[in-house]
Amino acid sequence: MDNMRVSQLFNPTLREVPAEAEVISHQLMVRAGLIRKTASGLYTYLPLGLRILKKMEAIVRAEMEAKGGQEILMPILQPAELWKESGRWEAYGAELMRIKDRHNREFCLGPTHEEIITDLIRGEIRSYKQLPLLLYQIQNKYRDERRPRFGLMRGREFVMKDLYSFDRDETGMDESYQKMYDAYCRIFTRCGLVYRAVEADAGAIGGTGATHEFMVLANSGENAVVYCPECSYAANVEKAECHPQIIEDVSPEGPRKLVPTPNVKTIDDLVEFLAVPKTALVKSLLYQGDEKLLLVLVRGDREVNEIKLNNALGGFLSLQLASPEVILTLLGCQPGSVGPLEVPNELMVIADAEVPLMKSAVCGANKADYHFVDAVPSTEFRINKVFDLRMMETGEACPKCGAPLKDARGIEVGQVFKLGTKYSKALGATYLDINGEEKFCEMGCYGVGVSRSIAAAIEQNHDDYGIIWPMPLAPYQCIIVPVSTKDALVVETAVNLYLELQRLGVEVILDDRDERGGVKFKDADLVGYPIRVTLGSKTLANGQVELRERKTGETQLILIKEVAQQVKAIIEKALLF
RNA sequence: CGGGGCAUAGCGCAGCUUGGCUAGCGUGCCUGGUUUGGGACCAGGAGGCCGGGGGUUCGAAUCCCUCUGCCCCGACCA
Repeated sequence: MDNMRVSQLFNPTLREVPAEAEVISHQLMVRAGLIRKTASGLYTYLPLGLRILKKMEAIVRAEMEAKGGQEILMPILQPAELWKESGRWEAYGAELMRIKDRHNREFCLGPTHEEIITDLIRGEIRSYKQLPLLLYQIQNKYRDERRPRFGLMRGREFVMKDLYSFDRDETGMDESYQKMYDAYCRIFTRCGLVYRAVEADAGAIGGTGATHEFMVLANSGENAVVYCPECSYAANVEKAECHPQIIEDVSPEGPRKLVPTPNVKTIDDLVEFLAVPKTALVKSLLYQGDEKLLLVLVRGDREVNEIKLNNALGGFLSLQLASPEVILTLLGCQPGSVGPLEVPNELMVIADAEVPLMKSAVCGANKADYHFVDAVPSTEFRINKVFDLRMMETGEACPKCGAPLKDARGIEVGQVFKLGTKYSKALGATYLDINGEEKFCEMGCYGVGVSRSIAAAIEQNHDDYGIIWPMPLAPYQCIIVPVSTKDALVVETAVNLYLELQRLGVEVILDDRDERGGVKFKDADLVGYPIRVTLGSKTLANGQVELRERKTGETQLILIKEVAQQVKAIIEKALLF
């Protein structure tokens, strides 16, 4: 049986905030004795922290099973060959934790398991009769984050649930996707989290179809999302599709002119020097993608969205702005003077959709201290391709209904992907359909950041005193606090209530420590047990105990005979959804 | 990857500029007593390779070099 007496529990709470903890969830998890840091981005779960983690896992597991998911367990340590086969050994980049064994064979610690599971499936699935198949695991994942931070929010090791769906065709994949989408809504709703499913970019997982991220809304979130207050549209800003904003600009006053612009190096400089609005400028950026160079054009007031840019180019380029040396060699000028006119023919020019709509533009002249004015993008620029390449800004029109978008910060706790045949083709996962034809499996993959969800829950549920656990995640649902350890009646009644609640199936813990009431109250608030039952000599003399809910702080005196049923009722109500 | 900061008792910090006697404070921990409904009080006590290595010096937590770890910010918008 679990240890449910605080005197025996390894739960080192801290009065003071550890200096290293930045965000509130991290601070509280350390202070409440749930986790301790082992190294940067690596944490040890203490008993209460582990109980919470297991609660979260259980919820996820139940919802996966409800959709027909079957649990498996794949290795963390994965051979490089499979990753080379899928092409991700190179494509995944520096975030992949790479390792060599004593024979110098290459391995990685899995950040995700598409390769492993596809390898499994290609060996086992032969017939359409074996599909669809939904397999999942709850497993540690590894990412060599460039900067681990915020405790469990962005660690190098973390717990993730990942399910992979294998279907006969696209219709089947769409059904699996919808199942998981629904399951995720249930998971986060059950946890009492305020979240939003947003359209997203597929990133390194890749795939062809739709993908949604599940974002827990919190100011500390690392992701910026936009959502429409009028319709259902919501998207990560990385993904949010931008429609060209029509601006009232002026036609050129005359033919294009070269004008001196001494010491002008930035858009702001140019705005000031020429007294023109940012929207009258074209920003030209020379990018280096793998070995190729390309010139990217956006309006002066916009920012390039490198994710969109990379996708427009087919993805998986290591895109970065070209160095000043490269710019000097190719265009003969400094970064601040780059422009789209008179550039080498072999240089690809790719423009955001707004650029060709400008009637006239100011742009760099590829010559120090000069810019062109009155250039006409639509006729004078040699533009090879036009895409939506810019970053969405707050207040822009909703692409679905036109209402002004709002923005929010989100913690990404889940993502669902339609992979299509990306991995089944790369690794050869095929089956024979009803006509005896060989087909590739249509795949999907679906992740929940289990450990991160816990941190997200705290970000959304805390106050000045500590954590306020939603009932489904609470390490214990109820704590019993005998205020005095000297009063035999108080102690005896507390123990009896504790046993009674256990019999009723309540997850209950007894604070039997020989501490003053204040200490026990502070710890109970810090750890965040949803219900506290307090027993003191005075109220007990009247046959009463105190029932307090952490969330509201409301207390009520209740007859000792009735309290167990009351506690049970509160818990049952809180677990309904 | 670039920049900055920090590393002294479990936790939070001072001391370092200007080298020097036994390295301090708060909190936590142990013992005894008094207390006992929101982190009590008194008395006594334990606990430090001052992050590692090297150097300067009669003498280094303190100055110099180096390594490591941790935290924060930035990562190029022409």
